[in-house]
Amino acid sequence: MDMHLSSSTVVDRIVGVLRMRIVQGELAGGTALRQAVIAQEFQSSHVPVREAFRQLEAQGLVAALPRRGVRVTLLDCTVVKENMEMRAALELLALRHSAPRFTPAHIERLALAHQACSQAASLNEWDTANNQFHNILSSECGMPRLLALLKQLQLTNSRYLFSTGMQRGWQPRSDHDHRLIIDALKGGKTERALQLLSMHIGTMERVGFAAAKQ
Amino acid sequence: MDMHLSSSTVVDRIVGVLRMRIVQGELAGGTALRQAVIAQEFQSSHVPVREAFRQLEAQGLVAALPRRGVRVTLLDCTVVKENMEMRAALELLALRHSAPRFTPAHIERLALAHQACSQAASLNEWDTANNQFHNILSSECGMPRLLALLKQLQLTNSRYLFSTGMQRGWQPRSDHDHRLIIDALKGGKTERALQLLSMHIGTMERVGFAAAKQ
DNA sequence: ATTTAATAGATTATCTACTATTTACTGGGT
DNA sequence: ACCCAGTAAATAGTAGATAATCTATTAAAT
Repeated sequence: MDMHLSSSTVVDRIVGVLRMRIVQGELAGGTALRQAVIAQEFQSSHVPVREAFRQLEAQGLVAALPRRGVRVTLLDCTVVKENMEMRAALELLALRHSAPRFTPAHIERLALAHQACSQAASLNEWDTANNQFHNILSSECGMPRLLALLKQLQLTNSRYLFSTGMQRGWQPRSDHDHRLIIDALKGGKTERALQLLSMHIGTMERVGFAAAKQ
Repeated sequence: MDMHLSSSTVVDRIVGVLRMRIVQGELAGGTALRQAVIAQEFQSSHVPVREAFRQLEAQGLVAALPRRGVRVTLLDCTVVKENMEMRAALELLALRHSAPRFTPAHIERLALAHQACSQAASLNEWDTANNQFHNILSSECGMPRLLALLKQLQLTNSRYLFSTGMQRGWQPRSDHDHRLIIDALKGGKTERALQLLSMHIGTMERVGFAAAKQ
């Protein structure tokens, strides 16, 4: 993910590491995060740790109770469903703005991401490629706050994938939806692409509906 | 040794006060917030101030540059437009879930909020009543993250209203859209209400398109 | 005179160490 | 079993110090 280890501030480093652990399931939902422990691990004082907690809280990855510390948020299926619906609504908005600005280069990049999805050998690889695909769809919307928000929603989605995918083994699959979306965009059929994207995200929602408690 | 009736932690108090000042335009866009100054004002150390900054940053009210402190975000018209579009997309989602659960009591509350809008004697009053109207529309969606997000978007919207409304004096107006939405919901015409709400938010967007610099 | 370099001041980001308050835990006593 | 105190642990916050870095100004060099 974040290869360059030079996060300028200690807070950023702590946020990055904790976020990764939560998203990849290393820190399960409900786990309490003790500021003293984290501070010791990062050889820091409690001040940057507390700031990192605030940031993670804003991203929905931890919840803070006053005087009782923070714990990793629980991912029940209502949270996941809510997340998916918000994502669908906002990705559609982003694509509506992006699509008119797409060039053949964008279509090419989408095809590459789709290919990377198909060839992914692990859940981790697939998740990265899938996120890349969706990021390209939104890339030209020119709405920075929206993009930041989508990234957050994507995190929770990845977290869900890892939590269920790990439990029940992961088998590679080719995303037919992606192909259809690419074709619609290539043909300039924006409305069709929007419709397909909406259905696509709805499908992802239904995929692991039984599981999801953690 | 300090009495804190409203909020249990110092951070909450600082966040609340600064947020109010930013939203109501007392702190204009671009203003630098110095942690030492704020700390002195609240008779606190710099630690809670820094945490408050992080929280305000997550709400989009301030932007932090590493080693250069935080300043109040600028509200140019692209930001406002982006905010409105996100709000429209998400309020529609919320209403779609809420509408089937509405009871006559909800309709009644909507009518009251609408009335409060019409009778508002100041921009502040109108803003409160208008937010109330929109909050009721979303109230029964059962999606807590979405509600939290809408509250944030509403803040930026209020901020815009105050910044333009103050400049060019404010005249009371009755929101015909509100009436139409209430009627559609009363008649069980959810799709019509959704359509009206979408247009309504789009209209608010167009209202103060010329202004918006700050 | 204009650009560059050095410098001084301000501000952030952080640490260390200490205090107070609250929550959680534990061991009786009835 | 249940309630209650006493204790331990964790959070929330204070105070003051330090290193790094940004800003602005001043000095030097072309």
